[in-house]
Amino acid sequence: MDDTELALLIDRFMRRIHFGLQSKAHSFDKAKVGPGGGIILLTLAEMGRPGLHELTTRVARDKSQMTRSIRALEEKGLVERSASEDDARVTLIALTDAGHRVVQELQGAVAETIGSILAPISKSEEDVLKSLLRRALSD
Amino acid sequence: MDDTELALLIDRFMRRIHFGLQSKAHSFDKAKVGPGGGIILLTLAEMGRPGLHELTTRVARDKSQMTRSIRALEEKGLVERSASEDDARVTLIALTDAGHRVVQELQGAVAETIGSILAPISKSEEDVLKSLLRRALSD
DNA sequence: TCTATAAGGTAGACTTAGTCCACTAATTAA
DNA sequence: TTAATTAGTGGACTAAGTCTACCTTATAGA
Repeated sequence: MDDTELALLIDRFMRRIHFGLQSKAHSFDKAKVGPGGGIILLTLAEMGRPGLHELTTRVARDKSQMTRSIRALEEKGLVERSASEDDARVTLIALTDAGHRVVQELQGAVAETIGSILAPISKSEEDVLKSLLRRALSD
Repeated sequence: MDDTELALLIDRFMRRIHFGLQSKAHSFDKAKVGPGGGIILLTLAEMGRPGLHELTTRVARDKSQMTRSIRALEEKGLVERSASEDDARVTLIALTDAGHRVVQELQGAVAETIGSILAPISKSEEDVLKSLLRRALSD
């Protein structure tokens, strides 16, 4: 019955990542994409060239907010839009070369932060953690 | 290396909880405490009567923001402050009876939402997930 | 094939949450 | 008994999130 503990744990975990990254953001977030932009860039690196709607549901943000975030990233030259061949309504989003470089820096910083948070648990347990979350979130 | 996936999974998990709860918030969040207030109330239920600073670091929020959140909850009569005997600087925070009642409703709603998200994984796996997070966060 | 309806995307106005910094008061250490 | 910490408050500001309306393109039904 007390599943609330899990919600609180997840919240604390995420905030710890957030705080860890933020404290050293100046050293890696030179493009000043911030947490929101960072998640979008990392997700783009996973997805390739999704439509805006697809990306929006994946990162679970509001679509009008996603429009703004993408525009901001586009103005920084990290992301580019293109029209879909199949459906004239959809705009495809993809990382530019500069975007890929930023993603690499982000990945390094995130890995370092996560690594230090996960220090108390073993590598194999970390894999268990990931696979459980992956399965819970796959639909 | 690619620990970034874990960060993205955690983020998506949390947002899914958030969206799930929000879509039915009208039916249980009658006190209109919102997500931030809810986390504070649930954490208070776990901690008992912590000092404001202790609570702030537990939920990983900014202290000035916590001052505001607690004041809002106090105005709704869900939380009460008291001076510490040991240290005249600290304000102790505790749930009121009304606060406890709200917590019960929140717990029900959160458990329901988490339950549906975790449907793809078994109860024992859920326990594994919790214990891993608990260990990673204990310090 | 024309029309109603749905889906992708954009924009605006507004609320909430987070950040930064300065400040007071109480406490501990030198 | 100063000097340095620690708990908490307040203000100003920025970033995120929410809600609604709107435009365009697709699609399904009469």
